[in-house]
Amino acid sequence: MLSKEDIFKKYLASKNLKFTTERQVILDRVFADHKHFEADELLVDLRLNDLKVSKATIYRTLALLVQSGLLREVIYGERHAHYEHVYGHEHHDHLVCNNCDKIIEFTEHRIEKLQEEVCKKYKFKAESHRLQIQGLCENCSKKNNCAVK
Amino acid sequence: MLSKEDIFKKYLASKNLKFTTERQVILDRVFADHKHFEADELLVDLRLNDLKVSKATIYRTLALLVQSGLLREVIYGERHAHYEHVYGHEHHDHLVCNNCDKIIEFTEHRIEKLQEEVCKKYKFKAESHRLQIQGLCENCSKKNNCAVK
DNA sequence: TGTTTTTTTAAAGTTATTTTTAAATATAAT
DNA sequence: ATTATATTTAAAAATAACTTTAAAAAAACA
Repeated sequence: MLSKEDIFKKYLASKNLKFTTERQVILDRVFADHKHFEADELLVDLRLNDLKVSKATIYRTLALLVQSGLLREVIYGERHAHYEHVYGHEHHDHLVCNNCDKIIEFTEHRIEKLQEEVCKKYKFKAESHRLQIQGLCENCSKKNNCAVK
Repeated sequence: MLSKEDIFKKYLASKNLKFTTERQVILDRVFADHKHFEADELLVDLRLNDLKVSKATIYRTLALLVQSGLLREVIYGERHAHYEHVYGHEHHDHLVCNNCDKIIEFTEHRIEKLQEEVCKKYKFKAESHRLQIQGLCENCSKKNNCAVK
């Protein structure tokens, strides 16, 4: 299997783009930790680690990482992009707590099977999907049993 | 069963708000057609029908309609709110065509059942969910077999 | 009717995210 | 080396989706 670097380099090459130091730095940092993140969080994270890459480059590189298939963009009802790893990570969906914003990932193959059935029924050719369940996580629903937030 | 108007009037009364002409106009227009829509589309639609309601009133009234339970907000990966009818409409999910933006609604109770299982497993108290499958609709996938868009 | 409260309007303001710009730098090709 | 192409940067600008404002209009109340 190709490494992240190889995939990214290959993608860049196919578009006649270069694998620059900045792109390397961003790639490394993005995959250093397995979490959902936002462009601005990445920026702060790079600053904290004394890695200087300008904001514009971060935005441009994230777009390239998405295009190369290494990242995907997920939106949680907010007005800015959230990213997560595609590389090295099984497809999953999300439970999102409305109270504490905690995100629980889950995988349920039977749901995916049923989605395939639905697509077949409508002759729809699925490329991606996104299932998000909003509600209260265990902790928050305990709290909210007694008193409103 | 209460009509849309009755539900809205009741909600407004409970908040000491008035059922004004503008609110009536917006309610009517929103339910005149069974489609997903965005605040801005509604604005254009009202203009085209020579119904003059200011932008601020549209935004405020949509918020009231959501609060009253007549509408819900759905987001399709864009950065702004999308609305759909709750009143008179069974819960459903969406197939969204990446090519022509067509939206197909579907209902699959077995998926909902499995979602309940998942929630139980994580002791998560679901309040709402949203499943969206992106891809190509029948028409567009035919077209795209031969040539790239 | 006169007074108070609520609502509407158009326009300006806000906010946060993302994109563009123009100059400086780096890389690749000839 | 010279030329062309691509990239980065910081700052400014753009974008988009609302929201606020202050004045005017409408409705409810006394």
